[in-house]
Amino acid sequence: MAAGTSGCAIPCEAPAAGLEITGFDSSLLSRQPLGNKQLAFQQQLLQMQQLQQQHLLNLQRQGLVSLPPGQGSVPLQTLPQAVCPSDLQQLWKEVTAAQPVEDSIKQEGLDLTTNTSNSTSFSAAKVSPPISHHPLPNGQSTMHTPRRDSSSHEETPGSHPLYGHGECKWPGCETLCEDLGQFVKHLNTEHALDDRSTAQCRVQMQVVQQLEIQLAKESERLQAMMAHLHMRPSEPKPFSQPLNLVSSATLSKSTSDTFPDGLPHPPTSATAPITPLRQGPSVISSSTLHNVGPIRRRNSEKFCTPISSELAQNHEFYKNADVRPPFTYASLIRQAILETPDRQLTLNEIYNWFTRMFAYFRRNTATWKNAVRHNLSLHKCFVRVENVKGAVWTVDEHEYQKRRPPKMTGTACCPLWLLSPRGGDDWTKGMRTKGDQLPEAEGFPPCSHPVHVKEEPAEAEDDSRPVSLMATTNQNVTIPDDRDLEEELPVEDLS
DNA sequence: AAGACTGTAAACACCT
DNA sequence: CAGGTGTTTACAGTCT
Repeated sequence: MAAGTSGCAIPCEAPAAGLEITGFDSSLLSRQPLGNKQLAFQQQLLQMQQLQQQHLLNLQRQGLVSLPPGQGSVPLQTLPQAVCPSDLQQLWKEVTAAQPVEDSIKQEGLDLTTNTSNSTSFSAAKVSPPISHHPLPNGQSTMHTPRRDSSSHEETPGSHPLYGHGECKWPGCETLCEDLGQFVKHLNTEHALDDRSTAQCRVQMQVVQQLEIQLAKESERLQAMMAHLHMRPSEPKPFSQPLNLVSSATLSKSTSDTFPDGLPHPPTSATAPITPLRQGPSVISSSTLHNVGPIRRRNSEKFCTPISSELAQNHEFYKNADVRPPFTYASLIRQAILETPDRQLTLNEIYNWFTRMFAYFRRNTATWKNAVRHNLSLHKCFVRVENVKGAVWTVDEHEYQKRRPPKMTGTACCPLWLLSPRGGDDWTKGMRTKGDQLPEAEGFPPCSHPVHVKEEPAEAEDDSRPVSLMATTNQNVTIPDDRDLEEELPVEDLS
Protein backbone atom coordinates (compact mmCIF):
# COMPACT_ATOMS: atom_id res chain seq x y z
CA MET A 1 0.00 0.00 0.00
CA ALA A 2 1.30 3.34 -0.92
CA ALA A 3 2.48 5.51 1.83
CA GLY A 4 0.24 8.22 2.99
CA THR A 5 -2.91 6.33 2.41
CA SER A 6 -3.55 5.49 5.96
CA GLY A 7 -7.08 6.00 6.95
CA CYS A 8 -9.94 5.67 4.61
CA ALA A 9 -9.24 8.00 1.80
CA ILE A 10 -11.61 6.31 -0.53
CA PRO A 11 -13.95 8.79 -2.01
CA CYS A 12 -17.34 7.52 -1.04
CA GLU A 13 -19.24 10.36 -2.55
CA ALA A 14 -19.41 12.16 -5.78
CA PRO A 15 -16.03 13.01 -7.17
CA ALA A 16 -16.15 16.62 -6.23
CA ALA A 17 -17.15 15.78 -2.72
CA GLY A 18 -14.03 13.80 -2.22
CA LEU A 19 -11.79 16.59 -3.15
CA GLU A 20 -9.25 17.67 -0.74
CA ILE A 21 -8.24 21.19 -1.06
CA THR A 22 -4.98 21.59 0.60
CA GLY A 23 -4.21 24.70 2.36
CA PHE A 24 -7.60 26.22 2.00
CA ASP A 25 -8.80 28.02 5.02
CA SER A 26 -12.39 29.06 4.91
CA SER A 27 -11.70 31.70 7.41
CA LEU A 28 -9.01 33.12 5.27
CA LEU A 29 -10.97 36.09 4.18
CA SER A 30 -12.03 37.11 7.58
CA ARG A 31 -8.55 36.81 8.93
CA GLN A 32 -6.84 38.56 6.14
CA PRO A 33 -5.45 41.94 6.91
CA LEU A 34 -6.85 44.56 4.68
CA GLY A 35 -3.65 44.79 2.74
CA ASN A 36 -3.84 41.18 1.87
CA LYS A 37 -7.33 41.25 0.65
CA GLN A 38 -6.29 40.55 -2.84
CA LEU A 39 -4.48 37.49 -1.69
CA ALA A 40 -7.58 36.25 -0.07
CA PHE A 41 -9.45 36.76 -3.27
CA GLN A 42 -6.82 34.92 -5.12
CA GLN A 43 -7.00 32.09 -2.73
CA GLN A 44 -10.71 31.86 -2.92
CA LEU A 45 -10.62 32.07 -6.61
CA LEU A 46 -8.05 29.38 -6.80
CA GLN A 47 -9.96 27.09 -4.60
CA MET A 48 -13.05 27.47 -6.67
CA GLN A 49 -11.20 26.90 -9.84
CA GLN A 50 -9.52 23.91 -8.36
CA LEU A 51 -12.78 22.44 -7.31
CA GLN A 52 -14.20 22.89 -10.70
CA GLN A 53 -11.24 21.74 -12.64
CA GLN A 54 -10.64 18.85 -10.40
CA HIS A 55 -14.18 17.79 -10.82
CA LEU A 56 -13.68 17.91 -14.51
CA LEU A 57 -10.52 15.93 -14.24
CA ASN A 58 -12.31 13.33 -12.26
CA LEU A 59 -14.98 13.16 -14.81
CA GLN A 60 -12.41 12.93 -17.50
CA ARG A 61 -10.66 10.12 -15.79
CA GLN A 62 -13.92 8.36 -15.52
CA GLY A 63 -14.54 8.88 -19.14
CA LEU A 64 -17.59 10.94 -18.45
CA VAL A 65 -16.36 14.11 -19.91
CA SER A 66 -14.06 14.88 -22.69
CA LEU A 67 -12.40 18.19 -22.63
CA PRO A 68 -12.57 19.86 -25.97
CA PRO A 69 -9.16 20.41 -27.35
CA GLY A 70 -7.82 23.78 -26.67
CA GLN A 71 -10.23 24.54 -23.95
CA GLY A 72 -7.92 25.66 -21.30
CA SER A 73 -10.54 26.61 -18.83
CA VAL A 74 -13.12 24.47 -17.29
CA PRO A 75 -16.58 24.70 -18.65
CA LEU A 76 -18.06 26.13 -15.57
CA GLN A 77 -21.55 25.42 -16.63
CA THR A 78 -20.89 21.77 -16.25
CA LEU A 79 -20.45 22.21 -12.58
CA PRO A 80 -23.70 23.37 -11.22
CA GLN A 81 -22.61 23.03 -7.67
CA ALA A 82 -19.69 25.28 -8.19
CA VAL A 83 -19.49 28.97 -8.12
CA CYS A 84 -21.07 30.60 -11.07
CA PRO A 85 -18.82 32.09 -13.69
CA SER A 86 -19.87 35.57 -12.91
CA ASP A 87 -18.61 35.16 -9.41
CA LEU A 88 -15.30 34.04 -10.69
CA GLN A 89 -15.09 36.86 -13.08
CA GLN A 90 -15.97 39.26 -10.35
CA LEU A 91 -13.33 37.79 -8.15
CA TRP A 92 -10.77 38.10 -10.83
CA LYS A 93 -11.68 41.67 -11.36
CA GLU A 94 -11.48 42.41 -7.71
CA VAL A 95 -8.20 40.68 -7.45
CA THR A 96 -6.57 42.23 -10.38
CA ALA A 97 -8.26 45.50 -10.96
CA ALA A 98 -9.56 46.91 -7.72
CA GLN A 99 -6.18 47.14 -6.23
CA PRO A 100 -2.71 47.92 -7.39
CA VAL A 101 -1.19 44.70 -8.32
CA GLU A 102 2.18 46.03 -7.45
CA ASP A 103 1.28 45.56 -3.85
CA SER A 104 0.57 41.95 -4.19
CA ILE A 105 3.64 41.54 -6.21
CA LYS A 106 5.75 43.11 -3.62
CA GLN A 107 4.15 41.13 -0.90
CA GLU A 108 4.56 37.91 -2.64
CA GLY A 109 7.89 38.64 -4.09
CA LEU A 110 6.39 37.76 -7.34
CA ASP A 111 8.73 36.15 -9.67
CA LEU A 112 7.51 34.00 -12.42
CA THR A 113 10.77 32.30 -12.67
CA THR A 114 10.81 31.06 -9.16
CA ASN A 115 7.22 30.16 -8.73
CA THR A 116 7.44 30.38 -5.04
CA SER A 117 4.36 29.90 -3.03
CA ASN A 118 3.02 32.36 -0.60
CA SER A 119 2.65 31.13 2.90
CA THR A 120 -1.05 31.46 2.61
CA SER A 121 -0.98 29.40 -0.47
CA PHE A 122 -1.19 25.73 -0.75
CA SER A 123 0.87 23.81 1.59
CA ALA A 124 1.12 21.04 -0.89
CA ALA A 125 2.87 23.31 -3.25
CA LYS A 126 5.95 22.83 -1.20
CA VAL A 127 6.29 19.38 -2.49
CA SER A 128 5.04 20.19 -5.86
CA PRO A 129 7.40 20.36 -8.70
CA PRO A 130 7.67 23.74 -10.22
CA ILE A 131 6.11 24.16 -13.53
CA SER A 132 8.38 24.87 -16.33
CA HIS A 133 7.15 27.92 -18.00
CA HIS A 134 8.40 30.43 -20.38
CA PRO A 135 7.13 33.91 -20.02
CA LEU A 136 6.13 35.42 -23.25
CA PRO A 137 6.51 38.98 -24.21
CA ASN A 138 2.88 39.67 -23.64
CA GLY A 139 2.94 38.31 -20.17
CA GLN A 140 1.54 34.95 -20.94
CA SER A 141 3.19 31.90 -19.67
CA THR A 142 3.37 28.79 -21.66
CA MET A 143 2.92 26.03 -19.21
CA HIS A 144 5.22 23.22 -19.93
CA THR A 145 2.47 20.76 -19.55
CA PRO A 146 2.76 18.00 -22.05
CA ARG A 147 -0.04 18.03 -24.45
CA ARG A 148 -0.99 14.64 -25.59
CA ASP A 149 -3.86 15.62 -27.65
CA SER A 150 -2.55 16.05 -31.10
CA SER A 151 -5.75 17.73 -32.09
CA SER A 152 -5.34 20.49 -29.63
CA HIS A 153 -6.19 23.96 -30.55
CA GLU A 154 -2.76 25.25 -31.18
CA GLU A 155 -1.88 26.47 -34.56
CA THR A 156 -5.38 26.23 -35.79
CA PRO A 157 -5.65 29.13 -38.14
CA GLY A 158 -7.84 31.80 -36.74
CA SER A 159 -7.84 30.51 -33.23
CA HIS A 160 -6.09 31.30 -30.03
CA PRO A 161 -6.12 29.48 -26.74
CA LEU A 162 -7.18 32.64 -25.04
CA TYR A 163 -9.84 33.44 -27.52
CA GLY A 164 -13.12 31.71 -27.88
CA HIS A 165 -16.76 32.39 -28.51
CA GLY A 166 -15.90 35.92 -29.41
CA GLU A 167 -14.54 36.57 -26.00
CA CYS A 168 -11.18 37.04 -24.47
CA LYS A 169 -10.55 34.07 -22.27
CA TRP A 170 -7.96 35.74 -20.20
CA PRO A 171 -8.97 35.09 -16.63
CA GLY A 172 -11.35 37.75 -15.51
CA CYS A 173 -11.53 39.52 -18.81
CA GLU A 174 -14.43 38.48 -20.99
CA THR A 175 -13.88 41.31 -23.35
CA LEU A 176 -15.78 40.81 -26.54
CA CYS A 177 -13.70 40.71 -29.66
CA GLU A 178 -15.23 40.44 -33.03
CA ASP A 179 -12.40 38.57 -34.60
CA LEU A 180 -8.99 37.21 -33.90
CA GLY A 181 -7.29 40.31 -35.08
CA GLN A 182 -9.19 42.44 -32.68
CA PHE A 183 -8.51 39.94 -29.98
CA VAL A 184 -4.81 39.99 -30.61
CA LYS A 185 -4.86 43.73 -30.42
CA HIS A 186 -6.80 43.52 -27.23
CA LEU A 187 -4.42 40.94 -25.88
CA ASN A 188 -1.42 43.04 -26.57
CA THR A 189 -2.92 46.14 -25.08
CA GLU A 190 -4.86 44.87 -22.13
CA HIS A 191 -2.80 41.87 -21.24
CA ALA A 192 0.66 43.00 -22.07
CA LEU A 193 3.63 42.22 -19.99
CA ASP A 194 2.94 44.18 -16.89
CA ASP A 195 2.62 43.50 -13.24
CA ARG A 196 -1.02 42.79 -13.41
CA SER A 197 -0.77 40.26 -16.17
CA THR A 198 2.16 38.74 -14.45
CA ALA A 199 0.24 38.36 -11.26
CA GLN A 200 -2.69 36.83 -13.08
CA CYS A 201 -0.37 34.50 -14.82
CA ARG A 202 1.08 33.50 -11.56
CA VAL A 203 -2.30 32.73 -10.17
CA GLN A 204 -3.04 30.60 -13.16
CA MET A 205 0.22 28.80 -12.65
CA GLN A 206 -0.80 27.98 -9.16
CA VAL A 207 -4.10 26.70 -10.38
CA VAL A 208 -2.33 24.34 -12.72
CA GLN A 209 0.16 23.39 -10.11
CA GLN A 210 -2.48 22.60 -7.59
CA LEU A 211 -4.33 20.54 -10.10
CA GLU A 212 -1.25 18.51 -10.75
CA ILE A 213 -0.83 17.91 -7.08
CA GLN A 214 -4.41 16.89 -6.80
CA LEU A 215 -4.07 14.55 -9.70
CA ALA A 216 -1.15 12.87 -8.09
CA LYS A 217 -3.14 12.40 -4.95
CA GLU A 218 -6.08 11.02 -6.81
CA SER A 219 -3.85 8.66 -8.67
CA GLU A 220 -2.41 7.43 -5.46
CA ARG A 221 -5.85 6.96 -4.09
CA LEU A 222 -6.87 5.03 -7.14
CA GLN A 223 -3.95 2.72 -6.77
CA ALA A 224 -4.75 2.14 -3.17
CA MET A 225 -8.33 1.40 -4.06
CA MET A 226 -7.35 -1.01 -6.76
CA ALA A 227 -4.85 -2.67 -4.55
CA HIS A 228 -7.47 -3.03 -1.90
CA LEU A 229 -9.80 -4.60 -4.39
CA HIS A 230 -7.04 -6.85 -5.65
CA MET A 231 -7.31 -5.29 -9.03
CA ARG A 232 -3.71 -5.39 -9.94
CA PRO A 233 -3.98 -5.02 -13.66
CA SER A 234 -0.29 -5.17 -13.90
CA GLU A 235 0.03 -8.74 -12.84
CA PRO A 236 0.33 -10.29 -16.23
CA LYS A 237 1.32 -7.22 -18.13
CA PRO A 238 3.10 -5.00 -15.80
CA PHE A 239 3.19 -1.44 -16.76
CA SER A 240 1.95 -0.60 -20.09
CA GLN A 241 0.11 2.44 -18.94
CA PRO A 242 0.93 3.90 -15.62
CA LEU A 243 -1.90 5.96 -14.22
CA ASN A 244 -4.09 4.52 -16.85
CA LEU A 245 -4.33 1.14 -15.39
CA VAL A 246 -7.66 0.35 -16.83
CA SER A 247 -6.40 0.07 -20.30
CA SER A 248 -3.14 -1.59 -19.54
CA ALA A 249 -4.50 -5.04 -19.94
CA THR A 250 -5.36 -4.35 -23.50
CA LEU A 251 -1.82 -3.66 -24.48
CA SER A 252 0.35 -6.47 -25.44
CA LYS A 253 3.99 -6.58 -24.68
CA SER A 254 4.98 -6.57 -28.26
CA THR A 255 3.01 -3.51 -29.06
CA SER A 256 3.99 -1.59 -26.06
CA ASP A 257 7.67 -2.10 -26.17
CA THR A 258 8.66 0.28 -28.80
CA PHE A 259 7.32 2.33 -31.57
CA PRO A 260 8.40 2.07 -35.11
CA ASP A 261 10.03 5.41 -35.14
CA GLY A 262 11.78 4.76 -31.92
CA LEU A 263 10.63 8.00 -30.48
CA PRO A 264 8.83 8.43 -27.26
CA HIS A 265 5.17 8.07 -27.77
CA PRO A 266 3.04 9.25 -24.98
CA PRO A 267 -0.16 7.52 -24.23
CA THR A 268 -2.94 8.70 -26.37
CA SER A 269 -6.00 7.60 -24.57
CA ALA A 270 -8.34 10.18 -23.26
CA THR A 271 -7.44 9.27 -19.75
CA ALA A 272 -3.80 9.32 -20.39
CA PRO A 273 -1.83 10.79 -17.59
CA ILE A 274 -2.07 14.47 -17.43
CA THR A 275 1.31 14.16 -15.97
CA PRO A 276 0.99 14.86 -12.36
CA LEU A 277 4.46 16.12 -12.28
CA ARG A 278 4.78 18.33 -15.23
CA GLN A 279 7.58 16.31 -16.59
CA GLY A 280 5.81 14.75 -19.34
CA PRO A 281 8.77 13.87 -21.37
CA SER A 282 10.85 12.89 -18.50
CA VAL A 283 8.19 10.71 -17.09
CA ILE A 284 6.30 9.59 -20.04
CA SER A 285 9.19 8.53 -22.04
CA SER A 286 8.94 5.57 -24.25
CA SER A 287 11.05 3.40 -22.11
CA THR A 288 9.33 4.45 -19.00
CA LEU A 289 6.01 3.55 -20.30
CA HIS A 290 6.79 0.73 -22.53
CA ASN A 291 9.69 -1.07 -21.13
CA VAL A 292 8.27 -4.41 -20.56
CA GLY A 293 10.75 -6.95 -21.66
CA PRO A 294 13.73 -8.12 -19.80
CA ILE A 295 15.90 -5.66 -21.57
CA ARG A 296 15.20 -2.05 -21.18
CA ARG A 297 16.83 0.94 -22.48
CA ARG A 298 18.65 2.94 -19.97
CA ASN A 299 16.76 5.95 -20.82
CA SER A 300 18.07 8.33 -18.37
CA GLU A 301 21.54 7.38 -19.17
CA LYS A 302 20.96 7.46 -22.81
CA PHE A 303 19.25 10.76 -22.57
CA CYS A 304 21.42 12.01 -19.82
CA THR A 305 18.81 12.65 -17.22
CA PRO A 306 20.35 12.78 -13.81
CA ILE A 307 18.79 10.16 -11.70
CA SER A 308 18.44 12.32 -8.69
CA SER A 309 16.81 14.99 -10.72
CA GLU A 310 14.49 12.58 -12.38
CA LEU A 311 13.57 11.01 -9.13
CA ALA A 312 13.11 14.33 -7.51
CA GLN A 313 10.87 15.51 -10.23
CA ASN A 314 8.88 12.37 -10.55
CA HIS A 315 9.05 11.04 -7.10
CA GLU A 316 5.34 10.79 -6.66
CA PHE A 317 4.91 9.34 -10.07
CA TYR A 318 7.26 6.46 -9.55
CA LYS A 319 5.99 5.98 -6.10
CA ASN A 320 2.46 5.49 -7.24
CA ALA A 321 2.58 4.32 -10.78
CA ASP A 322 3.56 0.83 -11.63
CA VAL A 323 6.23 2.04 -13.95
CA ARG A 324 9.69 0.78 -14.17
CA PRO A 325 12.13 3.55 -13.48
CA PRO A 326 14.41 4.18 -16.42
CA PHE A 327 17.53 3.62 -14.44
CA THR A 328 19.85 0.74 -14.06
CA TYR A 329 19.91 -1.22 -10.89
CA ALA A 330 23.35 0.09 -10.23
CA SER A 331 22.16 3.65 -10.52
CA LEU A 332 19.25 3.03 -8.25
CA ILE A 333 21.29 1.23 -5.67
CA ARG A 334 23.77 4.03 -5.68
CA GLN A 335 21.02 6.56 -5.35
CA ALA A 336 19.55 4.69 -2.43
CA ILE A 337 22.83 4.52 -0.65
CA LEU A 338 23.78 8.10 -1.29
CA GLU A 339 20.47 9.35 -0.08
CA THR A 340 21.29 8.23 3.39
CA PRO A 341 23.14 10.52 5.72
CA ASP A 342 25.97 8.12 6.24
CA ARG A 343 25.82 6.71 2.76
CA GLN A 344 25.52 3.15 3.65
CA LEU A 345 22.67 0.74 3.63
CA THR A 346 22.07 -2.83 4.47
CA LEU A 347 20.71 -5.00 1.77
CA ASN A 348 17.35 -4.98 3.38
CA GLU A 349 17.36 -1.23 3.56
CA ILE A 350 18.13 -1.09 -0.11
CA TYR A 351 15.20 -3.34 -0.70
CA ASN A 352 13.04 -1.05 1.35
CA TRP A 353 14.21 1.95 -0.57
CA PHE A 354 13.26 0.30 -3.81
CA THR A 355 9.82 -0.62 -2.66
CA ARG A 356 9.27 2.69 -1.01
CA MET A 357 10.33 4.74 -3.95
CA PHE A 358 8.92 2.69 -6.77
CA ALA A 359 5.60 1.03 -7.05
CA TYR A 360 7.15 -1.14 -9.68
CA PHE A 361 9.37 -2.81 -7.17
CA ARG A 362 6.56 -3.84 -4.96
CA ARG A 363 6.03 -6.93 -6.95
CA ASN A 364 8.21 -9.56 -8.53
CA THR A 365 10.38 -9.18 -5.54
CA ALA A 366 12.39 -12.28 -6.17
CA THR A 367 13.45 -11.04 -9.55
CA TRP A 368 14.57 -7.58 -8.76
CA LYS A 369 15.99 -8.45 -5.41
CA ASN A 370 18.11 -10.99 -7.08
CA ALA A 371 19.15 -8.34 -9.52
CA VAL A 372 20.01 -6.01 -6.72
CA ARG A 373 22.19 -8.57 -5.05
CA HIS A 374 23.68 -9.45 -8.36
CA ASN A 375 24.58 -5.85 -9.00
CA LEU A 376 25.96 -5.33 -5.55
CA SER A 377 28.25 -8.23 -5.95
CA LEU A 378 29.10 -7.66 -9.54
CA HIS A 379 30.07 -4.05 -9.53
CA LYS A 380 33.19 -3.00 -7.82
CA CYS A 381 31.65 0.32 -7.07
CA PHE A 382 29.58 -1.25 -4.36
CA VAL A 383 31.62 -1.96 -1.34
CA ARG A 384 30.47 -4.20 1.40
CA VAL A 385 31.49 -3.08 4.82
CA GLU A 386 31.27 -5.42 7.72
CA ASN A 387 29.47 -4.23 10.73
CA VAL A 388 28.91 -5.59 14.15
CA LYS A 389 25.33 -6.10 13.37
CA GLY A 390 25.87 -7.26 9.85
CA ALA A 391 27.06 -5.76 6.64
CA VAL A 392 26.28 -2.51 4.96
CA TRP A 393 26.83 -1.49 1.41
CA THR A 394 28.51 1.69 0.38
CA VAL A 395 29.33 3.30 -2.90
CA ASP A 396 32.79 3.71 -4.19
CA GLU A 397 32.15 6.79 -6.20
CA HIS A 398 35.43 6.58 -7.96
CA GLU A 399 34.71 3.11 -9.16
CA TYR A 400 31.24 4.09 -10.08
CA GLN A 401 32.44 6.93 -12.22
CA LYS A 402 34.89 4.67 -13.91
CA ARG A 403 32.03 2.55 -15.06
CA ARG A 404 30.67 5.41 -17.00
CA PRO A 405 30.13 4.75 -20.63
CA PRO A 406 32.98 5.93 -22.81
CA LYS A 407 31.65 9.04 -24.37
CA MET A 408 28.46 10.77 -23.64
CA THR A 409 29.00 13.93 -25.54
CA GLY A 410 26.49 16.63 -26.00
CA THR A 411 25.53 15.45 -29.39
CA ALA A 412 25.09 11.97 -28.14
CA CYS A 413 22.65 13.32 -25.66
CA CYS A 414 20.89 15.25 -28.26
CA PRO A 415 17.52 13.61 -28.12
CA LEU A 416 17.32 14.99 -24.68
CA TRP A 417 16.16 18.18 -25.85
CA LEU A 418 12.97 16.28 -25.85
CA LEU A 419 13.26 14.87 -22.43
CA SER A 420 15.15 17.05 -20.12
CA PRO A 421 16.47 20.51 -20.01
CA ARG A 422 19.50 19.31 -18.26
CA GLY A 423 22.56 17.74 -19.64
CA GLY A 424 24.75 15.08 -18.24
CA ASP A 425 23.99 11.54 -17.52
CA ASP A 426 23.21 9.74 -14.39
CA TRP A 427 26.61 8.25 -14.23
CA THR A 428 28.12 11.57 -13.61
CA LYS A 429 25.31 13.32 -11.92
CA GLY A 430 23.63 11.44 -9.34
CA MET A 431 23.30 13.08 -6.10
CA ARG A 432 23.38 16.64 -6.93
CA THR A 433 20.26 17.67 -5.29
CA LYS A 434 20.53 15.64 -2.20
CA GLY A 435 24.13 16.51 -1.95
CA ASP A 436 23.15 19.97 -1.04
CA GLN A 437 21.79 18.67 2.17
CA LEU A 438 24.77 16.70 3.05
CA PRO A 439 27.97 17.66 4.68
CA GLU A 440 30.00 16.27 1.87
CA ALA A 441 28.16 18.23 -0.71
CA GLU A 442 31.29 19.58 -2.22
CA GLY A 443 31.72 16.47 -4.19
CA PHE A 444 32.06 12.86 -3.70
CA PRO A 445 35.14 12.00 -2.03
CA PRO A 446 35.78 8.98 -4.02
CA CYS A 447 35.55 6.08 -1.87
CA SER A 448 38.27 7.53 0.07
CA HIS A 449 35.84 9.21 2.34
CA PRO A 450 35.65 7.32 5.53
CA VAL A 451 32.87 4.87 5.79
CA HIS A 452 31.09 5.16 9.01
CA VAL A 453 30.06 1.82 10.18
CA LYS A 454 26.57 1.88 11.37
CA GLU A 455 25.89 1.83 15.02
CA GLU A 456 22.30 1.10 14.44
CA PRO A 457 20.30 0.00 11.50
CA ALA A 458 18.77 2.88 9.68
CA GLU A 459 15.09 3.42 9.92
CA ALA A 460 13.93 1.54 6.94
CA GLU A 461 10.43 2.88 7.13
CA ASP A 462 11.47 6.45 7.12
CA ASP A 463 9.36 7.93 4.45
CA SER A 464 10.26 11.45 5.13
CA ARG A 465 13.56 11.39 3.44
CA PRO A 466 12.50 11.01 -0.11
CA VAL A 467 9.86 13.62 0.36
CA SER A 468 12.23 16.07 1.77
CA LEU A 469 14.58 15.32 -1.00
CA MET A 470 11.97 16.10 -3.49
CA ALA A 471 10.89 19.20 -1.75
CA THR A 472 14.39 20.41 -1.73
CA THR A 473 15.29 19.58 -5.22
CA ASN A 474 12.11 20.74 -6.74
CA GLN A 475 13.18 24.22 -6.17
CA ASN A 476 15.84 23.81 -8.74
CA VAL A 477 14.90 21.11 -11.07
CA THR A 478 13.89 23.33 -13.88
CA ILE A 479 16.68 25.72 -13.51
CA PRO A 480 20.03 24.36 -14.46
CA ASP A 481 22.29 24.56 -11.56
CA ASP A 482 25.89 25.07 -12.26
CA ARG A 483 26.83 22.80 -9.49
CA ASP A 484 24.65 20.21 -11.04
CA LEU A 485 26.72 20.35 -14.08
CA GLU A 486 30.01 20.23 -12.41
CA GLU A 487 29.94 18.67 -9.07
CA GLU A 488 30.12 15.10 -10.14
CA LEU A 489 31.93 15.57 -13.23
CA PRO A 490 35.52 15.08 -12.94
CA VAL A 491 35.40 11.75 -14.29
CA GLU A 492 35.70 12.58 -17.83
CA ASP A 493 39.37 12.74 -17.15
CA LEU A 494 39.48 9.63 -15.19
CA SER A 495 40.94 6.76 -16.95
C1' DA B 1 30.70 -7.26 -35.98
C1' DA B 2 32.70 -6.86 -31.52
C1' DG B 3 32.68 -5.52 -27.05
C1' DA B 4 30.64 -3.32 -23.09
C1' DC B 5 26.74 -2.85 -20.37
C1' DT B 6 22.66 -4.46 -18.41
C1' DG B 7 18.79 -7.50 -16.85
C1' DT B 8 17.29 -11.95 -15.72
C1' DA B 9 17.75 -16.50 -14.07
C1' DA B 10 19.84 -19.84 -11.50
C1' DA B 11 23.11 -22.47 -8.76
C1' DC B 12 25.75 -22.52 -4.83
C1' DA B 13 27.78 -21.41 -0.24
C1' DC B 14 27.39 -19.35 4.11
C1' DC B 15 25.00 -17.72 8.07
C1' DT B 16 21.24 -17.15 11.46
C1' DC C 1 15.43 -26.95 7.56
C1' DA C 2 14.02 -22.35 5.96
C1' DG C 3 15.14 -18.03 4.68
C1' DG C 4 18.26 -14.25 3.93
C1' DT C 5 22.62 -12.85 2.13
C1' DG C 6 26.35 -12.91 -1.04
C1' DT C 7 28.92 -14.77 -5.08
C1' DT C 8 29.26 -16.45 -9.45
C1' DT C 9 28.03 -18.00 -14.04
C1' DA C 10 25.30 -18.03 -18.14
C1' DC C 11 22.62 -16.03 -21.51
C1' DA C 12 20.22 -12.56 -24.16
C1' DG C 13 19.13 -7.80 -25.62
C1' DT C 14 20.75 -3.11 -26.45
C1' DC C 15 23.96 0.25 -27.57
C1' DT C 16 28.27 2.31 -29.12
